[in-house]
Amino acid sequence: MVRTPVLNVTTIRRLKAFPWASDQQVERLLGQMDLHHIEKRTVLFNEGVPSDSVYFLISGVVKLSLRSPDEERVLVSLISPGELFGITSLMPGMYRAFRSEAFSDCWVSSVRPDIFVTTLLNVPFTDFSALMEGTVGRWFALLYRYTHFQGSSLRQKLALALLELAQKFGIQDARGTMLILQLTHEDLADLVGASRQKVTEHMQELARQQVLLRDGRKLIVHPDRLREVAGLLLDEK
Amino acid sequence: MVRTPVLNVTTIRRLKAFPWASDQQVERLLGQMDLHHIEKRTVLFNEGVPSDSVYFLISGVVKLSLRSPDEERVLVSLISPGELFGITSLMPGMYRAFRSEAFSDCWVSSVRPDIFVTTLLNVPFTDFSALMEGTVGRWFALLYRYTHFQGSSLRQKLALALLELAQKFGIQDARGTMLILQLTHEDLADLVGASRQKVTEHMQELARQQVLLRDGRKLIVHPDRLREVAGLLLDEK
DNA sequence: GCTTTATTGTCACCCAAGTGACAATAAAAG
DNA sequence: CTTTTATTGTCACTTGGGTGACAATAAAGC
Repeated sequence: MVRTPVLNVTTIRRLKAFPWASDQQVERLLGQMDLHHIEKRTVLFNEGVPSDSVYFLISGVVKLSLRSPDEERVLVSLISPGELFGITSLMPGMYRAFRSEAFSDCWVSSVRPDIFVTTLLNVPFTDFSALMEGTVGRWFALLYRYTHFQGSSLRQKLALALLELAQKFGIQDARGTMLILQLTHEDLADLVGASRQKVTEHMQELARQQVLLRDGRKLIVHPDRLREVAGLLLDEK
Repeated sequence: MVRTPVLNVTTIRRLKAFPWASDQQVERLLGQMDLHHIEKRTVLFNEGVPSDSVYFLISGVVKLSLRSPDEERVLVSLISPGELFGITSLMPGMYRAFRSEAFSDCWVSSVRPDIFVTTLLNVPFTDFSALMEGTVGRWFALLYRYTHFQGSSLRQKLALALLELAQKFGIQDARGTMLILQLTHEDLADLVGASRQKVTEHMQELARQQVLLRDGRKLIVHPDRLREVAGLLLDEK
């Protein structure tokens, strides 16, 4: 038998959530949130699906994870009571980056992101959302790369790093995507956390396999093949 | 001789920055931004200093980095023209997490975060800032851990992961900070991206060195010693 | 052009961590 | 209390990537 917890302003305050919000705002928010009990190992959402709600953990522990190239699971984070999660939904058109599942039996509450934002901040959701994307979106891309580094070989890390660079600094070229950047192997090594020598070796290997080529000191990469090397075949992004 | 670039609405639009903002808002923002030319290798800000402005990159490339336990530099990210950076300043009382320096000669513009927010979003900065902290703050903690994993040994990664867990799930105990969580070595291994066996070995080593101890299946850690093991001696957080 | 300095290429050697295999415990289930 | 299952402990063996050392190029400075 599970006893449904009370979800009122006192609970929120005890969990030290939204400390800045007024009682009134919290009250209003609570009126829009619903409550779910989820049993250990239940998946709340999977990576790749559209982000359409923000979650608030009341009790228990939620696990965020990711599958690595070799089908292993990377444990990204454990969420504690009082935390919000699933906040990709605060940015426009984003998909879930991680799978979330109950690490223990949990009580979870969810809201639509627009209601969440407009209740706590008196501003249109689209404006807020756009600003979030323009500011924190970059952090998110970083987090994406770093979490994917976990359990990847140097070759895969290089591919991931080059993909990110191609998105930021790439211009289309007859032979592929040219990076308008003067990058040394040492820079790449610092970026992926490897030694300069091994980066040299792997870059040559990648060039030999037509994944990229060098034009003087400029790199021309082939994003599709990089994605393949990075093990992201069916992933978005 | 460097020619000062024009910084007007057209420039902003060309750089595809703030696409959601109206011409009027952009105009108003530009009036509050100042322009700096910074030469290659100049440090804009260092990690650990208070965050008091948001930066906008007009031309050139900016590098974000971090020093790893062994005094090496981790290259966290390269910023391209049109990007905002230094956005820790959008959250209350935060310090810079990374050093930013010019990777090539750059033109950079900066604003006070409150002006930035109130101009683009008609909302008090403190409200916005608090909401940011409550939502994206967690991502930031994650990014912090992952960037610090770079160039760390398994021992150091374990220490970092346990520190984060202690902050989230720790309660004070006569013998240290007890984690109210049933964590197996396998979970820890998934968290730091290592094999279960090596985690077992290192956990025993850490227990032998009094950095932590086990009470049944609950862990009691010593955050100060963990910080030391992680190589964060003088860092905040 | 030549000289100096930075970058890339190559190799032999070493080590931290991965892997498989299995024993020793400790929890759960009955 | 006994059996089953999960977790921890230990070890030999392999391997990916770090390290140092130096040659070969390529840029940059003069």
